[in-house]
Amino acid sequence: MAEFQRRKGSETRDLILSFAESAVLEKGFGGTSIDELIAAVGITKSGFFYHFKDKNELAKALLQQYLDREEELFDRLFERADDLNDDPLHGFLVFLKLLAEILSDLPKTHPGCLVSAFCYQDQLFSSEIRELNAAGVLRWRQRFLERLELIARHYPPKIKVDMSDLADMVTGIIEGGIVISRSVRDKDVLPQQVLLFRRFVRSVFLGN
Amino acid sequence: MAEFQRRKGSETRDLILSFAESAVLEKGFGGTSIDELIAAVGITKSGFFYHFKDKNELAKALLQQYLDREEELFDRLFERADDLNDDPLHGFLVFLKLLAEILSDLPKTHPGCLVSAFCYQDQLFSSEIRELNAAGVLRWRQRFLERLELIARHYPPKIKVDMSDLADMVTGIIEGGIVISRSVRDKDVLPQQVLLFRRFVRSVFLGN
DNA sequence: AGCATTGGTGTACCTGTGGTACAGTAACCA
DNA sequence: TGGTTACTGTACCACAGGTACACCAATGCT
Repeated sequence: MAEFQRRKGSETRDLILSFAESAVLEKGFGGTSIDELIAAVGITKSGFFYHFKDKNELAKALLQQYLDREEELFDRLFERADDLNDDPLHGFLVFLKLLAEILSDLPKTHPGCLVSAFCYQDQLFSSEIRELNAAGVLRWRQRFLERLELIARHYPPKIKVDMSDLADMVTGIIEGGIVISRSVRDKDVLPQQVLLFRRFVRSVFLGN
Repeated sequence: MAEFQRRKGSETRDLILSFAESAVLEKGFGGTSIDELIAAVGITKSGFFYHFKDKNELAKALLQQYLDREEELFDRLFERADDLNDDPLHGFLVFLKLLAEILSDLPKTHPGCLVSAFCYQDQLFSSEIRELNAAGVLRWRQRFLERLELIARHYPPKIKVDMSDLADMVTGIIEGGIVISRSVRDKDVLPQQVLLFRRFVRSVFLGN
């Protein structure tokens, strides 16, 4: 007996993470039970605790994976955008357009952002996770700020804005757009917000 | 024995709602236990279920109260703003400034928005609550859209933008700003984002 | 061929949480 | 005096998060 599937281990772990991510984005972390995850993956509770020592470890792995994937996505998009155009401003504008296209091509409304989800349940987690979350947002700020400062050196802003705030606005517009899209169940709001932000960037640096 | 405090009933209910709101914004709905609420309020479990037939009823009351309070706040701010200035554009700009000031004067980072919090745990709730949530966001869209269309009739936009998207951007910038502020523990990000959006509105209608 | 490592299972047990059911009761209001 | 309001108290249930082990089977290394 006991003919359980033998998997590569990391495969099982990834399966848990994958089910957990969508469950957490739909029901919150506190509303997601370990029992439902092991039922979905097809392992026992002991199996779960073999991979994660407790629920907090699951949360950490979830967030870390999410941040890594986002970092990769932004890398890829910036690369593609700058490939098409080596002017920093137009590269950024292409980046925003590519981002809007990807969001628009999604089959359903955006599944949600773990950073937002976690910041609305942060007292459930260890301070380590809260710091990881903050570091993720600061990383985005840094990334966009660097690009904006580069742009500003070539295109003196027509409108006086703080570049740090404008960098945060990229993150904010996405987080806010996701919330609206999810809430009203209209997947197009998010890409529209990105494109509207793009108009703002144009008007800041080009004045139209 | 049994000398329990006799309260007005609605007072106890309000107390539960008040504790519940901050708990839900910190730990999520699924992470907030009825037990901790009754301990904070000083009643028994039976007492809780006297006021709310189940946890879902608590969520509904929480969200309804939140939406009502926000509606009132926006009413008040628009009234104050238009009192100072009866031009629709400048009234709106004053509104945004007043909003930024209020957010800036908050002693700590913004406690969070229940609409955002709920949309990241919406599978925990009945469809009635999800609809209430969507209606809240649509209400904001309508309110800001009406104002923007009024402005557009007096100030032909210098930048071609969809007014409906711009209306959603008010909501989005606030939701996004709250997430960033909470995440990086910097209460100033939110008011800065509101002011940056204000710059955008100016540039749309005044071109500077 | 032997042995450790990896990736689990199974059993038992404990606490806390959401929820149901229902009887009782003290205070207030007409 | 009697009904309504606002609870308390008791008992019970299933599920959730853990903890603590002992056990086992397939894989990989030597």
